Amino acid sequence: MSGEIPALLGMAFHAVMEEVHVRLAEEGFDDVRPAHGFAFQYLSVRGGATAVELGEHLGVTKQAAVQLVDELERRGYVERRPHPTDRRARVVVLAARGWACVERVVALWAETERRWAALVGAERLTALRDDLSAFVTAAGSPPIRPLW
Amino acid sequence: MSGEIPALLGMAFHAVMEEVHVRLAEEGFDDVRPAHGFAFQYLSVRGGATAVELGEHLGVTKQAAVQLVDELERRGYVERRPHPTDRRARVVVLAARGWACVERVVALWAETERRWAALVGAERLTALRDDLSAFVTAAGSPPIRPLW
DNA sequence: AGATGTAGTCAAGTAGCTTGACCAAACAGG
DNA sequence: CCTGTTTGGTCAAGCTACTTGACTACATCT
Repeated sequence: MSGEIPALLGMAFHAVMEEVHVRLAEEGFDDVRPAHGFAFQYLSVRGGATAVELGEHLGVTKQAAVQLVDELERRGYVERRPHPTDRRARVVVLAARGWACVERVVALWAETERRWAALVGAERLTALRDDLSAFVTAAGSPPIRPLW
Repeated sequence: MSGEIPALLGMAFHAVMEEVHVRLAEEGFDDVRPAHGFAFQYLSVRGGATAVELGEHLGVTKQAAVQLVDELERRGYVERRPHPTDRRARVVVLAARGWACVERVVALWAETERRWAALVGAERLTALRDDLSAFVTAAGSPPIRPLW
């Protein structure tokens, strides 16, 4: 049957994210939504960002970004620090709880990959990763938004 | 790097859906949202459904489902017919415009697969499809929700 | 026939965004 | 320098796609 791969991609992706969501909730991270994860990932690789930068990355307005940061700060996932050179701006960085959450997601993803390797073999899984990389690269990887 | 496959799945899926969305809009289907596509797929394989059934399948309340059907009916994607045996119920079926949209999505997905086959080869693509199927089956394919 | 369940409706509330107006700090050019 | 423009963040109001809750009419079970 031709044309079913996109559907399978969606279902596989959804299955991973659903499981991660459930497992995180069991471990106490019961208040994280998809958009939060995408923000965490951005903050973890950049080390910090202003609300405006975060909004651009997430593809939402700065007002929405600020609101998201407010919520994450209230829940202890991020902290706001004064910007070193710009007195208007504040830098958002991951707090301990935010880092802990990121680490759990990384571990759960790795666990999923191990299960998948057991199902289809390490070589097939490597091929799958390479192929997906090729597709994403070919697509130009515009606004990535994994949108878990 | 271990654990990156889930991210690649998300990015690849997002890339397909983004392109389909843009192409559909160019072809006049500029008023379809992700949830609509999922409803179309359900209606096309079942041949019809009540608003309540549709809501259960989409994972939303019946009120939300009715609202969605109202909108799709107004835009000519679906029709409501009296239920043959239950005078309370009405059956929602795809209208011509709905079928046309479904056909375009199927064609665009097939086109994407051909492009991917050109990138990595037909055998690799077949392997990828089989492997994704295995993952989805292993996950138990709970509420599928491709959620484009 | 009566009790219970179900399809759909009506009404009100909510979450997560949006647009628009604004202020204060930053910055670029004469 | 000052002066005009850009930019980070805030305040306020509105919108959309949902939600919960109460209700009606028909269906179904006993």
